[in-house]
Amino acid sequence: MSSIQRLKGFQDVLPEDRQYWDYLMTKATDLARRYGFLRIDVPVLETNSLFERGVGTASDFFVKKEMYSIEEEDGEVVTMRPEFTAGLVRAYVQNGLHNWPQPVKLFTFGPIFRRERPQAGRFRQHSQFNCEIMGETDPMADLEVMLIAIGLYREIGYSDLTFQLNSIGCPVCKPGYLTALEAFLADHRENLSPTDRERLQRNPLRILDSKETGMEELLAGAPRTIDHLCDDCDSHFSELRRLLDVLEQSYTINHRLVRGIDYYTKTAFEVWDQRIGAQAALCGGGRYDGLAEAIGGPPTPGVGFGLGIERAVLGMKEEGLVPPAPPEPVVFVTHFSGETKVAAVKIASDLRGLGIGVRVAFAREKRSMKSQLREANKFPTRFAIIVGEDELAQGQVTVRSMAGGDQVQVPMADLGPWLQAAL
RNA sequence: GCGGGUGUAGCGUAGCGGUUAACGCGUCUGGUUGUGGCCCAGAAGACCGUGGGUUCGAAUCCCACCACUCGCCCCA
Repeated sequence: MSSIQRLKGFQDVLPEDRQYWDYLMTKATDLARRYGFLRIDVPVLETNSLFERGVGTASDFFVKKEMYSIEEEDGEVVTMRPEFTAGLVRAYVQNGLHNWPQPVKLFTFGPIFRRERPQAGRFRQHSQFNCEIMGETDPMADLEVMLIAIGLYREIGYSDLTFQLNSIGCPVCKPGYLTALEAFLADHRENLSPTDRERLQRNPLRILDSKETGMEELLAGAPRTIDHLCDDCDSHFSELRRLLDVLEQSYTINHRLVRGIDYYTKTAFEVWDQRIGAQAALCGGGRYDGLAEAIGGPPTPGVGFGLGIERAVLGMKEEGLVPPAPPEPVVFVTHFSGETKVAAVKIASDLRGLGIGVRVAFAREKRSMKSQLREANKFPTRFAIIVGEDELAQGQVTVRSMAGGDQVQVPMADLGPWLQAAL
């Protein structure tokens, strides 16, 4: 057990699992394009201040403990992106996308990195599908990103998800809400667990999603964000709900769904699948009208979501959903080494040139036909091409049907067309 | 950082104090001369997570550590 091991919280995606990934990414790309989103890619590594400033001083927890950072020789600290949104907003500002026709709708895929303790559905490197709409305050934008998130799961065939929705206000109304919440919690201080008392100091909003026993009942009487919204946030939220209703998209108003950082505003939403364990959120999103400014850009509204690929795959497996298998070669070329091996290589190459997938038996020395056909049988082979000395002498090959075992002789020159007709 | 569970061949498991650690799947070879699947025969593959201890004897009991895993914390 001394061989080099994979890092904790990191994963190898083996071919079998990769099929799920490819399927999800194909579906997601297709769906996003149907809404007019454009693909963008941003670097994995960014200057640390992008995330420091984006995350805000209130939650320096991430910066200190959960980001992978390196100090360069010149003293600059660079960080493996722990999320997508900050980088996308940075790219929007830096490349002048605010001069494009607004809003700008972007999507991307890729890995993000967080040094967390791994558990079911949570890894230190995980991959996301992100969609963002920048430069638009209309609730229609909120609606569109939600529809993509929900639509993806629906088109893949998920049956048992819940769509959680809330509005957490903005810098105008959030302070008033926080005051009310803190007053309420102060009244119930004696009923709070030590963990929750700590939260009360650090980040009172987070008590709302506390898992401590008894909090369910206590929080039922807590003030709700949606009862403290300013006029702007309130009308935004009601219009969003009206649009969802018109589309008959069901949702659960979750008063305990929050975002811990200041630049998040108004809409917050998540898609849950209870069956994958404690990390039930398959997808989280919302509005971040304060982010562009926080990273030093012009004030720009934005809304979007991040959708975890690993969790989506876990969920697919729970649902019993199987991705379509990728195409595999159905032609297998066998030979008897020597000149026949050379001919086999040429034949395989010619067939591939015609767009036909082909495997050739690899053999340093002469290999028995039995072992070559056994190998062919391990794959979804439909035709085995036997290139032997006898055949070669007559300028033809034997084509064996793996289904029935019947064989025919085909002139080498006709093999391509013959197979194209047969496949 | 804090708890629970688990560590035996590539994978899934059995063995739970006594001799060369077993089974299934998988892998490889063979069952005459150039022919797969089924079947049959055989082979390779495990320092039984690591280190200590108890014992005449330990994969089996005890301790520690490590790894994996689930959960808490946190969750951009």
